[in-house]
Amino acid sequence: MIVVFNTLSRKKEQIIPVQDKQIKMYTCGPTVYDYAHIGNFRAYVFEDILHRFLEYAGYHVIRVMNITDVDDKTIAGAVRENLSLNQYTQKYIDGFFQDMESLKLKKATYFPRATQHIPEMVELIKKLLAKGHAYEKAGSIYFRISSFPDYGKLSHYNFEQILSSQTDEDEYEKEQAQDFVLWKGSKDEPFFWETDIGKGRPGWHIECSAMSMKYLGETFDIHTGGIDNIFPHHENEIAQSEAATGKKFVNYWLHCAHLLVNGEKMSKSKGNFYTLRDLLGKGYNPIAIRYLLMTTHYRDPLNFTEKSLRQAENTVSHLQAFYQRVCFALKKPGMENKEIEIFIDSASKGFYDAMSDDLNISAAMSEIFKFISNINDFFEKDMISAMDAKKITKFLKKVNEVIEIIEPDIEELSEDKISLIKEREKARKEKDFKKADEIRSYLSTQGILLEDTKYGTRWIRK
RNA sequence: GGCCAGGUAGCCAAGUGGCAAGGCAGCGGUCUGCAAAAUCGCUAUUCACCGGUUCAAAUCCGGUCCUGGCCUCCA
Repeated sequence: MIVVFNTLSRKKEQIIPVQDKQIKMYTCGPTVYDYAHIGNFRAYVFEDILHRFLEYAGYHVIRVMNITDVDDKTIAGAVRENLSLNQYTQKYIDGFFQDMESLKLKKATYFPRATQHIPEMVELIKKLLAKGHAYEKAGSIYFRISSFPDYGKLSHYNFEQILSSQTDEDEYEKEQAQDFVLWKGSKDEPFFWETDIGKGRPGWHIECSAMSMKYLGETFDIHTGGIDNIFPHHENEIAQSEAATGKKFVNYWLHCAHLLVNGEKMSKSKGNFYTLRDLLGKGYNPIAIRYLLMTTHYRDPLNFTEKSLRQAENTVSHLQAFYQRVCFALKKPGMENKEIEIFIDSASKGFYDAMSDDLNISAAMSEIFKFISNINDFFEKDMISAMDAKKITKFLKKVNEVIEIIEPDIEELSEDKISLIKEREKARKEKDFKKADEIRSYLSTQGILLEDTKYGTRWIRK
């Protein structure tokens, strides 16, 4: 049983999919006017862990991540650089996919782009117009929130509160200041579409309703995003979608908390604004960034500092070193050790149980670290045989399908390096430590770290 | 002003009525030719603060302080 915190009810709820063993999930993706920053990636890493854990738990996940390639900022960027909208956004779309690879973010099943789904949005808007949930004013089309009594159910703002809220927008043409735009009419804007509902471009919210329902159906399981999306974006998605279909739009809404940098909101003016590229440029390990972003529970604020990133780098390299140590034992003859299986079962259960409880990753990781500590004890006594090592690597690879912290493919050493290691062992026996140290430091420059144990020398890749 | 989170060791971070997980860093021991790695031990009598309930509170209740977010650009 997997339980998640649903923003709609503000309670933890058991996930029961619309269709047995299949989860349909929508995540708000990037607006491609610039490279994504680590705050954005906190959300994407959270969604990645959710996606991967659902698969680990045996669900078939169908996931959509949209790409917003038309909005005020992308338009402004394209105009500034005198490019077409597609030319301008392509650079950032490519950048986003590169960044996803750096952080080992699993690909969604679909990455629909707003500009390629204008007809679907137009259809949805027509439906809303026909049902009286939308109206046209001066070429633009607005959603009439007074026609949707559930408005506010996700953000838990009450209707009066929303209606009385101040807005400094110059939106006098709307019936009510809080109505939001579905379609922005265009007179002399650089980018527009000619459609049945007029010349213009879509409002921000409509793409997510149109694209999610196209790929996932009118009612689907999970919708995720950052908490700042709760209002107005997700609230508006619910209004548009449920007003159009008369059906419940999404069963589980999951939102992750913000990332702070040195205790403050990240902003360009404060100079604490990091893109993933900035951090990689400083030489940080992308896997450590992934680890740091995922190890604070997704509903708690995460305070990002370079100090904690360096700590994460150490943790990640210890994990990798452990994995390599196990791999090194894959060729070691010896008896099977029954206790190993008990440790695996216990860690496996502990990991699953923790993750099932609203993705409690810290508790889940602590199971893994305790497991490692137990196994290291056996290494100390030289009691890990090939059969044991095989089981351990199998378990670690399975868990790694969720956490993606370990690099599972270890390259074999070349023949000449293996003979160098043998040569060094011989030198050590002959007390020729000068030669032994030379070989060790040479191999170190080749990225090979030697560990002399009382049972012989083993190597790991740095 | 309304709504929502958070405050646990030097740092990061679980735990939400029954002896305070785990990681990083540090110190001491073992191992080692020296290292590295590993390992053992130590590092929070106390969970922002003040009251209350209870046999028992980090956890529940009331209040206070601090930090952050949302309230129509936002992950």
